[in-house]
Amino acid sequence: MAYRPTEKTEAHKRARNQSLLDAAISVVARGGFQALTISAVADEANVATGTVYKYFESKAHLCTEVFRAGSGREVEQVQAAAFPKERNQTCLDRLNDAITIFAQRALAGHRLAYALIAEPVDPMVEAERLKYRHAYAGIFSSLIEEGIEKHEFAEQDPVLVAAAIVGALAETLVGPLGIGGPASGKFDERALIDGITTFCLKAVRI
Amino acid sequence: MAYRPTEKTEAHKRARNQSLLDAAISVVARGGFQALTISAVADEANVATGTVYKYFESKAHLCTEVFRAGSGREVEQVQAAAFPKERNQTCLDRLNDAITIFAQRALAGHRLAYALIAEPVDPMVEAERLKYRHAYAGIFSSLIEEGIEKHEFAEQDPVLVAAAIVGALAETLVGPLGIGGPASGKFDERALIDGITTFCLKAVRI
DNA sequence: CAATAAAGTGAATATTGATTCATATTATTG
DNA sequence: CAATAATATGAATCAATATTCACTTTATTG
Repeated sequence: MAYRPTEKTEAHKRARNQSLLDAAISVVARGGFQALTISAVADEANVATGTVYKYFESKAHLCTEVFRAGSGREVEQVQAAAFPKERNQTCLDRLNDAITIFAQRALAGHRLAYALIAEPVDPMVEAERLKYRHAYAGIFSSLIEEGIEKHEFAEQDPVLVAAAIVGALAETLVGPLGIGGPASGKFDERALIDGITTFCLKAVRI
Repeated sequence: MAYRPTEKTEAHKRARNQSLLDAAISVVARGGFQALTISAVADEANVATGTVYKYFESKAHLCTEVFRAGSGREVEQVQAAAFPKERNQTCLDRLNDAITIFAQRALAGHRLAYALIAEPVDPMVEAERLKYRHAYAGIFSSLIEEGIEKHEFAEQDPVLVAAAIVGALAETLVGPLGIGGPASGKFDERALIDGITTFCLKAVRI
């Protein structure tokens, strides 16, 4: 007999898988999902197009992975801000922090944030985006629920209000006002974030 | 000499142009922009594909027209609610009315509203959607400005807040909660609209 | 009717990008 | 090295639509 995968080849495989994912994220960060073609990814990673298919079953699967990898960490950060280890802050403060973190990271991520939050993509990828937005809405929803129980927030439907907050954030950050939009530059980052948090906090408060 | 276009042929041309546009809107209303192909439009209007090109330079141009025709009336209605003939209502009431109209029409329009407000489309069409959202934001912005002057609303940036309202509306109406989303059915129309208006009005009030 | 111009047709072509697959290369082991 | 299996290649193929164009039909006028 003659061949068996070793730790070395497995490591190489993992490395290549990661390098393809990195390449794909780079492509999206540079040109959005519009630019995410198999051959662009292959070029970026210096492999042949066929190789991409050894690691990802189809373009759809690749897109899904890009979304997960790109957004996973984002969601984590917001979660951490909304539900910190020490619970000595009010829900209002925590909501403020969570929104601020979301906004700061979105503004810093530029093209990638736009691609993840708002860029038009085909329906296959859009399903993934909905999950992403839903993850955010879930965080806000839990926090609002807690705030209502503690009588910090007005009686209201947490799910609905959480969705409204995500929408307000997405539109102000990546729409006409935010990244690359026609009215971009009207606000500096600080003013933009202040405006958004004020808007959302007023809406949930008693 | 022998041929010259007459009023009759001109009328026919206008009629066919309209019928193609209607056909295109029907296609979008039924299956979204995803379904908007030249041959689908041709079939719907009972003409050959080539004919479509006698009336619309390219698919991009057709999409643009569909957007304009589909959304023009919508924007008008919201404008009318925000700035009614008689000015005996408060700005708060008018904002309430404008948001309600927006929401009611979006919920009634189902697939078409989703297509216009949120469905992923290619970037060429997306530019048109931004104009559409921008038109709404403009209406809200003017109204908020007036409300601030009259000391009905808190001091705030009308442009930013208007964008936030459009985002909150879009997300709650066509996102997970609204038309076709995973949590759709959780709210009845009345509760959904009440929730959204409450959210937005609280956010702008003093 | 004959001449002319516009409108309509739809099969053929072009384009774009995903996907496949026969072949070549590389790694592993005895 | 020889045998074997995994991995990589990239040109060829496929698929889905947009777009073109040579030809047909219809309308108008003298």
